Amino acid sequence: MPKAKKFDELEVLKKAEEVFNKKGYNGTSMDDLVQATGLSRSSIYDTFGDKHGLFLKALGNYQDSQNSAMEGLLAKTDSYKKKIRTIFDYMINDIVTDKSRKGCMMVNANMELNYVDKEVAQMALTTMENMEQQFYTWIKEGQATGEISKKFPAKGLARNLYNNIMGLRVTGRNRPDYDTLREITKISLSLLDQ
Amino acid sequence: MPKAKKFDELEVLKKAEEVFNKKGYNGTSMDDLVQATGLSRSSIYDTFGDKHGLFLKALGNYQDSQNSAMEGLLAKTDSYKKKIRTIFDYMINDIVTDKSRKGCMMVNANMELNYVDKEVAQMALTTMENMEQQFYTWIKEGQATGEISKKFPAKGLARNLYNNIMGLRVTGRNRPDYDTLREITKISLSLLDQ
DNA sequence: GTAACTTTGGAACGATAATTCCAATTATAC
DNA sequence: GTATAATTGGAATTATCGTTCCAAAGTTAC
Repeated sequence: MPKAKKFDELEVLKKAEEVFNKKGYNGTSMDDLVQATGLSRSSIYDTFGDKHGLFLKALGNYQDSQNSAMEGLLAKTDSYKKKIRTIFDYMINDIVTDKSRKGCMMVNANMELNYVDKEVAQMALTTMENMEQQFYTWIKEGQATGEISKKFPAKGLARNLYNNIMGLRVTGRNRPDYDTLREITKISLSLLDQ
Repeated sequence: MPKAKKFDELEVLKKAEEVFNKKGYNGTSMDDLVQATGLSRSSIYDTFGDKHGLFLKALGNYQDSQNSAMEGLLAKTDSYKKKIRTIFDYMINDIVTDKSRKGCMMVNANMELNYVDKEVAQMALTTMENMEQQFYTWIKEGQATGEISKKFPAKGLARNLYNNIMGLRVTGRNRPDYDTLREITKISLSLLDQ
């Protein structure tokens, strides 16, 4: 009877995520990954196939973690406006508590590899579309109930919000200052007010 | 009497810029640079020192080009609001006319190298501060003349605008669609309206 | 204690990397 | 035509790269 794998794959992915996020895909060597994960190269190749396979798995896992973390927070309120604000608060908090200010792996990977890696480009596009769709749903409902301003169409507002989040992910690496990011967000979210 | 260098350094930097921007710093080999620039590796090393020196020079030249291009357009109007809109229009146009959708070299370099390259991180920070300062100056003057809304402080609005531009540089790589980017921008700039 | 499997700690392999070196060619000034 | 310098087209050097291989060690089930 074959023995189960001993190491925690999710834990390995988290470690890989961290080093890929700091140094970039091309800037990270297999030696770096061996050191960061604590596995031997044979185990890495056996489990993930190759460097690129590990990278894509780590990136998918990163996005799943982000989504799960936000979903946990979102369950706490029915207000669409508050849900939107919760997402922005989560992003800001993620930025300022990130001591090594390595930023968002999806954004970083997308900027580094968008041109040369179709799979990464597709994941980034899908992530954007999913999040815009979520914002769209909330804004549409919020506009229907009167909670959110109807000054602009829901789709435009949704895309604008996502655009703002992408901005935070970039400017937050230059200057991960809580008050600054909060003010930027306050101004952006004022567009939802009646 | 020493002979002058024969090749056009600015032209070489432009070619280097393009390949670095598509493949990233670490994803670009010296062979790639030889092919892209048309120079031999001896000429590259003699002129730029090393790969990293060429990269920093290309990045600086890229930012100078962006600044020059915008300055040319800005001279055409005295209206602060129009100046701001001109910058956004320039960014959108830059994004949609970029056939290879390689994006902004400063953003790409910053996302790839911010953690490992202090010089790149510093250049990105300086670029952000300079542009925020420029927006701040215009917004402050515009608020004084009544052209721009005083609902939010000038500094906050300036940072919010820069944040939006960073967002465009990321989302514009996923989806370089003119109408979408214009709508996002229209909503963002509505914050300046009375 | 044994069988079966996972994992290790490298070494080996083939390739690519950045940088230096060098003889030859080309270009320019006089 | 000559002197001087720039540039070329690689080769050489040294190192690192991603991936495969392998004997040995460790772990688990029976």
